[in-house]
Amino acid sequence: MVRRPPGSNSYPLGVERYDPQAVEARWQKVWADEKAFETPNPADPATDTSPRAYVLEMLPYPSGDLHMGHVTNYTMGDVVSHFRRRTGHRVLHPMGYDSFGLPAENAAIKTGGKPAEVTAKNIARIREQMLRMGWSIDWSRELSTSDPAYYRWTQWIFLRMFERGLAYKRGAAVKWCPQDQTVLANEQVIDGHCERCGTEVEARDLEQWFFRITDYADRLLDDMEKLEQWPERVLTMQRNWIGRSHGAEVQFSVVGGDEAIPVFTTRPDTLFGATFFVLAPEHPMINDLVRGTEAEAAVTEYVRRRGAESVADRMRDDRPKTGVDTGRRVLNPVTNEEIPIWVSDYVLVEYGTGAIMAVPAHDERDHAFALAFGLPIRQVVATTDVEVDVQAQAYTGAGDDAVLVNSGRFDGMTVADAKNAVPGWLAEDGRGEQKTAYRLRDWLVSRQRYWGAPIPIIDCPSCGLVPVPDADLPVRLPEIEDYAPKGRSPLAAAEEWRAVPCPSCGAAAQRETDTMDTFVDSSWYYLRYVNAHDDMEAFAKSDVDWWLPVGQYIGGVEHAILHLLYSRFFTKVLFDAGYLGFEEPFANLFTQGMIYKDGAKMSKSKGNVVAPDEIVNRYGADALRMYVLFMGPPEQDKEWSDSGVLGPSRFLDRLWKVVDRIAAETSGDPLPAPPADADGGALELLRLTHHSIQRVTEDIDRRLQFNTAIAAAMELLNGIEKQRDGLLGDRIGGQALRHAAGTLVCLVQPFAPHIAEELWETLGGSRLWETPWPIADPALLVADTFECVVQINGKLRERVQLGCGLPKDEVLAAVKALPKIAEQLEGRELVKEIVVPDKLVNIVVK
RNA sequence: GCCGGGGUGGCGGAACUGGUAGACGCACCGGACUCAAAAUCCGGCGUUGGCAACAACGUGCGGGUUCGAGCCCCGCCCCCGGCACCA
Repeated sequence: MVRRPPGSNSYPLGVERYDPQAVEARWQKVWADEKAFETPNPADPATDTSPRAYVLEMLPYPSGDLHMGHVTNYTMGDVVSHFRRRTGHRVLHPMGYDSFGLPAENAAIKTGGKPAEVTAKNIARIREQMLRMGWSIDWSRELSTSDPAYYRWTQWIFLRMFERGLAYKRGAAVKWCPQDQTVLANEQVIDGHCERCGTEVEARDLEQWFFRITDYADRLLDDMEKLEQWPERVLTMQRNWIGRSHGAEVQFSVVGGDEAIPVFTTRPDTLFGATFFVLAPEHPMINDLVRGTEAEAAVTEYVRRRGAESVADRMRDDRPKTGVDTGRRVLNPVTNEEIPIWVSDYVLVEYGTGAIMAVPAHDERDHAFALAFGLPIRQVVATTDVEVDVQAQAYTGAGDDAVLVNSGRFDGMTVADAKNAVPGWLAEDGRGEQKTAYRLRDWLVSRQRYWGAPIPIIDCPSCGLVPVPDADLPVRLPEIEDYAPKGRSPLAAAEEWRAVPCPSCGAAAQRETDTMDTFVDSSWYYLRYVNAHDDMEAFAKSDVDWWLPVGQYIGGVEHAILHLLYSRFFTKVLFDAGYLGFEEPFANLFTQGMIYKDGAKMSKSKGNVVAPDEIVNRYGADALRMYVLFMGPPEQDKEWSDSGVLGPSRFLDRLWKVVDRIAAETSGDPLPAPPADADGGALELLRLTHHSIQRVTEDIDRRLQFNTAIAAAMELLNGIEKQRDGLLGDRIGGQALRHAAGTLVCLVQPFAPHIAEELWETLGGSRLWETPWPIADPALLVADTFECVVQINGKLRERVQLGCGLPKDEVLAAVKALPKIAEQLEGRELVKEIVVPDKLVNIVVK
């Protein structure tokens, strides 16, 4: 025991004060010395059927400062880990660092150091803070993504993507952040601004590397069925992001030319109402269409002006419609009318085919455009009863059961039927076909920055893009002088490193100088933990198939469409290539809410950051762990309260005192069997104890409701304190107290493992972290009496203790005999009597 | 606009399957201990009326279903998040 001489009057003689710092340091050392939470892989995964639990939290970016979000995230995972361990599972609970990325590089540029050194220092600091929290992590599997032993395998996976045609390089209009001096993935642009630094992004035409995630769009959507338990909001976000729409591609032939321009539409049923045609300003055919025509100058000028606009400006939602007529025409393939081709920026080049058929009567945007430029509007869908007055140029959406008009052979058909019938008819002679479009774009993975995994490709003048042979991996980051971004990768300056012979023909060639997006690194780290130090392969199939999919994944909702979508994609690719036996990485996902202070996200610039270290210094890690979970439902955003942490802190103090006293005043096992012949207060305490087991177990295991689990533990402590004086001195009472105290320490252990371990020892036990989780005795969960609620006309009028299992008529008789109830029933007509067994009685009277 | 989540005391929240609304904690008020303060312990704490027993009201608003609704249904309001000139 860690003991301090008694001194405070709150601790009577013989009881030592709870000193969290000493207790926590002691047990952290024990756990480290005993490697208490290291879990080797099974010796023979093929035959090992033991229960297992892979509990994983999203790995941190090692900024050097642990923040409250980390504390919440990793404490939740730790509670689950402890619980699974003590309910007989082999638990994998690793930790690592997402250590590539801009902050370390920017810090290095600012201070003149090296990114690797900055990163190493930050990792050391954050690890130290993590150790102080007492999380039960298997540190033997620690990894960092910027370690060559790790990124070697990131590069290896890149090459597998390349082999399968899933990694490719092409020129494209991409999003460029002028502040960070690098391109960004679509997922990293929020409302036209860089997700990292908030700078407005620009459009640029550049040769970049992409992952063909669009090939997996359907599986990423359809396999959501295979996920066990994911938050609805995350699934919704992924669905929105992928944005699948079913429709048709229809060919419109250019009048006076040979070519046809395809459009994508989700409303092929309205094809007869297409009265004009619009191209996006970036559409590749524009130049050819207007060359040498009267409209050429005006169209070129319009295209030029749109191109000069910022991404954010183009995304403003209150923009008036602008556009210009090309003077050229296309043929509406069903009406054979010639309709004008316009150019307008309300058509986006990156969605569908970059061209649309405009149906102003039934599309709001086309309608606004038609009004702005005086284009004809033709109604082709009748609303249910009132015909739209076309002369008034109204716009109408129409439900699936509305009926087609002005549509030749389709007149009278419902919208729902026509959506299939029209493309089917067009397909007969090649004018169109059913088609699905997606909002999702391919993932742009190359970055023009230093601190990332080099793309393992060599550009050979004669062979083209040649993969670095697996045996030559890793392609290590070269040492360079200047990390500052200049619009091209800093690696381009490392000329010696860059110059290599082509692996294929031996001619002089150049390395690719871009590095990979850090989201590539974190898309597969959950696999690497399984064989963290294997230098022969990225991971062993037999081992990952044994441990994965991850049983419980926990992290912030901000990764819903970045990391969580990318990881699903990686897993599917590796499955297809035969490296994995599962298609989804995370069976169960839990997204925790954010912690706010004074109504705002904690941030250095707002000065409202509460540092975990300060709270640990003052109240101890156990109190902080309990408080972040006790604050509210885990998935909800929460408001930090400085005084709130006092609740759990006082709880631990009282727990310490009461267990210390009970240990001194009674004797026996740390967790003796409940005395069989208990009655009165002892029985009441035993029942409370077993109800508490039931509640805490359910709350951790089934509901992940840590706040109510902690409340249940607090209620048990209140119950013990209430009964303590009355039960002392009595043999059965003493045993009941010991049983209750031992159980409480057991139940508190996942939340406050240090104090629990210390108190368990006080009670005469050892190694609580390996002690089986207590099981509620069903006999102690049922009572022999209950408090019967008596309602008259649904209003609560009286309560009375009655025996459990009493037949209905006896319950009614007993209730009616109550003076207050008898008085209320006096002279009133009985309408109905409801008896809910062992719960309540409701008497309806007139 | 479409999709998802939410609205309960002074505050964070509980009520899991339609059955005692406000568990647990914070803050606050009163008392004990102390020369005093802090800490600790005991008690109180939805609103209104009442000395009290008790009564009425009360889960964003308006309706409905039910013996009974915070929970289910219909119609709204507000807040948070995602998507959005996506054809």
